[in-house]
Amino acid sequence: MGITIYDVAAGAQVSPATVSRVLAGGNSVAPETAERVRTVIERLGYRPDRVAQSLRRQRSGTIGLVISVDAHPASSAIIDRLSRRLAEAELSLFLGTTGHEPFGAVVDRLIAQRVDGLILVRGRPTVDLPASDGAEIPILALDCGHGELHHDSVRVDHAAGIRQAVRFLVKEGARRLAYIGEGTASVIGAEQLDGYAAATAELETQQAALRLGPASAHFANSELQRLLAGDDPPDAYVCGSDVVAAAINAALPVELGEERPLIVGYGAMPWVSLMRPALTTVRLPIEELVDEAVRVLQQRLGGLRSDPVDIALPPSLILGETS
Amino acid sequence: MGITIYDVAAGAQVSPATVSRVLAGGNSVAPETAERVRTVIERLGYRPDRVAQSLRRQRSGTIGLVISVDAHPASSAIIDRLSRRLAEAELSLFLGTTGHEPFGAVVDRLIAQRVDGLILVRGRPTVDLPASDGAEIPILALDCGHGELHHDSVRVDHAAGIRQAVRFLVKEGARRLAYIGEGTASVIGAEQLDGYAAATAELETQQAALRLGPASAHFANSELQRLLAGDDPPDAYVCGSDVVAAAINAALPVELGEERPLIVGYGAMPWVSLMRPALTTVRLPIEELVDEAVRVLQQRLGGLRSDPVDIALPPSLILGETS
DNA sequence: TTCTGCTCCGAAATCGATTTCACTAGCCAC
DNA sequence: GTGGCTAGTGAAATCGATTTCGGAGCAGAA
Repeated sequence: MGITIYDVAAGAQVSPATVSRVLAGGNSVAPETAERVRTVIERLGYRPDRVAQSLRRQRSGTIGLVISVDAHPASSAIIDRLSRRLAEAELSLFLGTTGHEPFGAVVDRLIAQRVDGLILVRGRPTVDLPASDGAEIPILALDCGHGELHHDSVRVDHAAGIRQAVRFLVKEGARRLAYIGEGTASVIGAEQLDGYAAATAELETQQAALRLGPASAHFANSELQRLLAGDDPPDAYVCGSDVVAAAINAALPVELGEERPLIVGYGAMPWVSLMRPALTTVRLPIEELVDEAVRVLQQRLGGLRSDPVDIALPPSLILGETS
Repeated sequence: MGITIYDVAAGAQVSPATVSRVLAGGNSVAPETAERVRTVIERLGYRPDRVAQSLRRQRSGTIGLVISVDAHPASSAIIDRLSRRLAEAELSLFLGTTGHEPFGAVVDRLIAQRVDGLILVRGRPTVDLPASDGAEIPILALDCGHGELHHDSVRVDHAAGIRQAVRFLVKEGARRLAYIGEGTASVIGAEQLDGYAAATAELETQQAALRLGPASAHFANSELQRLLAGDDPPDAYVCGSDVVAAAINAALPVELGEERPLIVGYGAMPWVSLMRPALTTVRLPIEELVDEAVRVLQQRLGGLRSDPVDIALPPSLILGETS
């Protein structure tokens, strides 16, 4: 069935120890012996058992990712990029989705799997990240907001993202801003809200409306209707997500022309370019985010001991055709 | 650092064997001994090492998924659902993304990780699924098309999906159909094309145009321009993806009214409901697909030996507001 | 010649669990 | 009293690799 290192050893007339040394990289093994061993490995199609390896050296070459699809607007992009980057670093990815299990249980499961490191993405401020508990493995909080004192943290500066959106709108002539986002119910929403407050204060812009609720088309539509029914409707919408922005975009009549309020979305989802009129939105640096996370994690795996880092990457504004 | 079964054994004044028996489920252990052991386990916070367990029993409780984000239009939904379902079955998910590595290499990596089973999603017909090679673990092809003779196969009946789209359009009065899809370059595209050919033949509908290319907005737009420039433009568009449908939807002027061609997309991506005018599209039964896959795989893990199954699930039409 | 130092390699311990085998009591039946 | 059975437990082998320790062989120096 399975070909073990003993089979190879027998085939090459050497001891398993020698085979292991060849595998490790011809450290101190006679060139011709090494060659003979390699031939046998090739012939038998031997592949070392990762499980046995993991047990012996106390590393599994495995990273755990705890995320759920709605924990982050770009969760899919995160998983994809991370999986690639880890593969390049010879690491495998264990995926733990927080569906029916509580966050802590998933983390425990992955730790029991002996992952070498953990990357956590939490969407709600209510879920607590483990306080580096139990196993002494590096834990990295990915876009979980600032104030992550216990762990390394790599995140997007969502406050800056919303600030850019507001500055853009004001520069375009907007005077009465409406904000529709998630608010403090989500980690990202809370930061966005901070950014919104800061930007409007800085620019002395009128906050015409602040509507906090789920990032759904339904919520966006109902709030929009109420705002339009008011006697001084906003001339620009700052949205906490592209879904909200797209919903508003679709609900507003196209024919308004110059009268049409400005809209800025958030997230730069792949499909926003398909909307008409095209949306202006804020692009999250997901690739950089993940790359940076992997870089930090690898440093930790390499044994670096230092205070937790906190890296915040700035998003950038993507202009739609409206500008 | 880590607490082992020996620590528990010492704490409870028993042998590791007894602790193991308690863990396995009080098989033949005196109730009071079991209770003592459980107390110690609780007190020390002992969690059995999955790596050591995997080595000893020859199962890891782990399933490998090989997929890349563009291998399937609903890859994100697949990963999410699968992760949940596996967690419910006490299985962990190893994710192998086919980015810079060839498909076979990823499969090998996962097999070396000693996964108990593999689920493969391939997007291109050119990548070959392994012929049950090497390790004797169950392999399941997920939406990899029919004709998967070596492995269990659970898939969506994409031919039926396109057939429904065509029937709908013809029923709505369409006479000159255009098809814009991926063609045989992708597994799904090939089946869709079959379905299109079958449906148009059955309904004796005129195939006004057949444009095969990437599922991108760019390709959709350029083909649309050419079709519109022709002297007898189509009155309905059958699209192989929602992206193509949305691009066409956005590019066609809204004001056409009754003259506006009908459009049907494919995939029912979450964002299609945000398009205006709303898109009619074909919904893929991703949840059922994954659930069925997990069911089949669990049967195999349970030791069921029988010929490979081939399960095809029908998609369903989602009407937009145009109908 | 003997000693030192090197290179190459094998024996055996080890990682942390599971599981077989054997052993001790205790009990019942003959 | 002896044999057989069961229940409860521990010693030790095992899974498949890695790694330490030490031995053999050989070259060069004293």
